[in-house]
Amino acid sequence: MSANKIGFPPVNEQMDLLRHGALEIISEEDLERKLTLSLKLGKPLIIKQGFDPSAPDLHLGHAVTIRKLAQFQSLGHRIIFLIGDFTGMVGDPSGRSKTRPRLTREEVLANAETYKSQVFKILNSKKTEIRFNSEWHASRDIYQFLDLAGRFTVARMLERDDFLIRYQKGEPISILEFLYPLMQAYDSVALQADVEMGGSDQKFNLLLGRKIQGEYSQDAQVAFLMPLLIGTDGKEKMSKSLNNYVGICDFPDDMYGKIMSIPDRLIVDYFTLATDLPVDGISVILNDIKSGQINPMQHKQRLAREVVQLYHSAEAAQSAEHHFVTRFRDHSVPDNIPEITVTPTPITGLIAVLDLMLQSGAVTSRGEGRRMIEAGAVWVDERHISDFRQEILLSSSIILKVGKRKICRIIPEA
RNA sequence: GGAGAGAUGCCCGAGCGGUCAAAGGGAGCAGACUGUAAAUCUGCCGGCUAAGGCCUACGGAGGUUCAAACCCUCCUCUCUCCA
Repeated sequence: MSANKIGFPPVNEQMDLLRHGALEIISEEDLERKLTLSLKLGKPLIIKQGFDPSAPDLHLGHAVTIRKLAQFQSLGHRIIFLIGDFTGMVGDPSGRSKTRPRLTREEVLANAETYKSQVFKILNSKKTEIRFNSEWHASRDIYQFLDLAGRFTVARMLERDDFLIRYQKGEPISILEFLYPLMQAYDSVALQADVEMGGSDQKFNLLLGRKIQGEYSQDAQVAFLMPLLIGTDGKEKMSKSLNNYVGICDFPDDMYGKIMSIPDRLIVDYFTLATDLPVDGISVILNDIKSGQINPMQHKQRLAREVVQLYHSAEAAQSAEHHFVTRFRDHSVPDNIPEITVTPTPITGLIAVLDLMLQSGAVTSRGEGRRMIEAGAVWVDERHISDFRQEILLSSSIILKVGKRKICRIIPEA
């Protein structure tokens, strides 16, 4: 351990920790140099990552970079969590979707609060600075900005893969979208960032930050790229819109179940990017899976426990596992299912199955309910329902099961 | 500014006056099989209805027609080429 006043660990120790799970560090030499200098001066590095203000629903994919930020933080460096509120207030037209709604100042601030409540599950709230990029962009002279824009060419912008692909496909790209990377790059100038953290899809933007810092005579930041976490579908990167995500605020049971549904080949990636398991622990798992000695399910269960524990608690992880096993392996009814109160027809005490399903929220329309019954997916108290016109006597509480996932207890209202 | 092409369901994409709730694929949901997953097979995949049927939908607004996703007019948006 070094004896400097802030107590940074030695550079090689820091590097070893930071390298774990990283996809690319541009460049390692720069990072090492910066760490060495920081150690010498006892001055923490400034680590920045930008976030879109409109989607404050964080998932394990976001957590990959945020967890890396947390490592930097644990090493004593300064974390700046930058909210791109300026972007949000302008209205980003990215992608083929309609122009995103502009956010008002109030919405941005409300979203920021939501961010905080989530991100501080990972980062230390006392040591994290939250900044907004409107702080400098809103007041910035347009001439300065045009000057910046003038230093870049369209061809350089088209180096970026997704732009090029969209361009070649004949899809629209707005001028604004060309300007965003420049604004993001300027954020690094304004913050004098030493390191910018991002997913691999951010490579272009982070590299642009290096360039622009150079234009402003600053020491160029290190572009720290983490791999993109593949979603539970095993195909696309984890994202909310593809609904293949595990939210860091998901309930323990959901979190556990979602992780169990990932394809086996992602187990090691998830251990590496989403848990605190050290490198040697991970290589053991890798060997187990390769040799086929151990059912991958067991490692996946451990993975699911680790993740749940990270965002909830060890107890929650245990109970989530218990519920999962009862429900999916033993095909029986777990003990923590939701209870829903339903009112049957007064005198007869009967209720149509379809109404039951609709009122319990198991389906969103009677048509859907009918299809479920026709598909053979509905049980009431272990009794298979085959006729969608069937009525159920609701005198005491019953168990309604629609598919594997939707199980609830129906309580008759007196 | 000029010339052309296009906008279809969650996405891609066929349809080009009635047989269209709209082919096909993907995604999704359910069933079988499993380890929970993957792979595979099967079914479903706008709403209401017991059923016949009704309603809502093919960028927007009008129009022609017994009848329009399909024809006409205007508008909005996108792409390509020329300047």
